[in-house]
Amino acid sequence: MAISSNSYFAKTLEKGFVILDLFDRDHTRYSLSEISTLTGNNKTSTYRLVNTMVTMGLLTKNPRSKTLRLGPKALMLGHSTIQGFELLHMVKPLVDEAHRVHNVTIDSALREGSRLIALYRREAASTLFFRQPLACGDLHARAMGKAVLSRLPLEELEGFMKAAPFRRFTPTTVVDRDDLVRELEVTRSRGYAINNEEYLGGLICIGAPLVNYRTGKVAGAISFDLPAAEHTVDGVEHAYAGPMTKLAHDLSEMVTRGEY
Amino acid sequence: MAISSNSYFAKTLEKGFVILDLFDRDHTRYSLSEISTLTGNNKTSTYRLVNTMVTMGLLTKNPRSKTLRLGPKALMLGHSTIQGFELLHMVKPLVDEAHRVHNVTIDSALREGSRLIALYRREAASTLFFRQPLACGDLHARAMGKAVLSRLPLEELEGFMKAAPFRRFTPTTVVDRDDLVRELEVTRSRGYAINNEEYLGGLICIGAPLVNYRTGKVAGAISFDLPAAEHTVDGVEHAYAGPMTKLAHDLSEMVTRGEY
DNA sequence: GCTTCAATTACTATTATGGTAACGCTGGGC
DNA sequence: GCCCAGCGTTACCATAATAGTAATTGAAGC
Repeated sequence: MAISSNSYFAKTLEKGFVILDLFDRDHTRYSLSEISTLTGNNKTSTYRLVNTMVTMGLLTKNPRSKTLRLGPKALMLGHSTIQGFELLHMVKPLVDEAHRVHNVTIDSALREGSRLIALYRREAASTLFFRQPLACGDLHARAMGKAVLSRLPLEELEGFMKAAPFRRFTPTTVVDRDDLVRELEVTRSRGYAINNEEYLGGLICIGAPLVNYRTGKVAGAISFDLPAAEHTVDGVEHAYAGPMTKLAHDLSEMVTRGEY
Repeated sequence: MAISSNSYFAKTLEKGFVILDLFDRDHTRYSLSEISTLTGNNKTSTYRLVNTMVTMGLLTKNPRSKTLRLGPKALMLGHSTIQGFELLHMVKPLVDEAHRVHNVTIDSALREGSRLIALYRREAASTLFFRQPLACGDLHARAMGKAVLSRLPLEELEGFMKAAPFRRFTPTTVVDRDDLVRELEVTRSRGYAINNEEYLGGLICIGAPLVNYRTGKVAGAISFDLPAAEHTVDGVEHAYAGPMTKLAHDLSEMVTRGEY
């Protein structure tokens, strides 16, 4: 978790963010001792940090049980950091427009190392944002993931491949290293990735990377998601591969202009 | 912005969060100097804090222009702090269910001091979350706001009333202090608040407070929002006041159990 | 090529933090 | 109802990190 430590690095600040990072959908409550153990800071320091965050409203402390949860200020911080993310507002209109025209679920994500972070999602049948993974390291099992991987420079790809064999989600998930390498080659030459119910049963997706054309780096990916009950892989490719790669290209230009 | 400073308060941490707080929908880029000025920290300290956040991926620095923006890690932090907010997951199923049954837009918000922070919103016609204010101090102009105000203890209400006369949004906005006091009395005895296009033209809302029954404190509010084009205030009251207050009651019980 | 302004680095005095240890409260077992 | 165990909180001070001044580098505009 500790990241760096030259003289222009505020350790206290890092520690605070690490604490905030402990909270997510599946971890909403901690005791002081838990936080102390998990972060590796002693109790006094943890107490000081936590106390700071409680005072600021980022955490709430139950007066009796002393249990710590996220506070209203954290909710607000969450809203503003998402809304303050420039690329979101650049991406949104184009995704909305494509969604309107093709009436499909469109997902977009940003790459951070070898993880995908949800950026903006527009669902066909007004399901909401909330079900989808918000950060996901299982690139091998998703269309967006394979799209990203297919464009990664060799060394970075090597790093990712160390995780092989990969986690299996459905019967069709590609878990073998060599199988994945082969598929990525096909993906690269094809220009987009296909996910045939490899992550969620019943969901066929095609995805393409978002590339910064100036630097050549992969910044993220998009996908079009369709129900397997109503579509075949061939059908999806035929109907949507064109518009999908078009959108990916348009967004890539934004990524380039925005220097992501 | 500075909040407190006993010996168990980590100032550095506070400063970091204050920096992160600078970013929102309308403020997505800063230079180092700007941040230094806005936060009142000298350049070196600011540099250290910012550098820390850049290293952690919370901020991105453009190598040429040195402009600072939110980084991918901030996007992720935003997602997890929202998702890690327990009350959201308690509220969501009930709101979704009420939305399904009555087919109206339902909004919910949390109170922090005299501001409302967006909690969960379900729209009737699949508009998205994104348009609505995420944090709003203009309680006088919103149904949720008036609902909260109507249940506030006197001293807190006094504090809010100091802001009178209030900002006018539409011709019907209540901007006068005494008018608002009178309306809040009616609201209190009625049990719910009415917003007749006072915030956005074309939108009629009714709202009720979420109360912690144990402590008696107002934790937030909900509202049902309807298009004025298709509804009258009387019609809305007649059709939705019952279910709306019912939902507010059910949610209040959750708020009570969750000790908010 | 010079000027200007911002970012970055060097260097300490000052201040905050880390860590040990003691204290106090609360809840569970007996 | 009492005692014990565990966690949270406070006291205290040596140590380590930060704030601030000032010098340096770098980049953009003239």
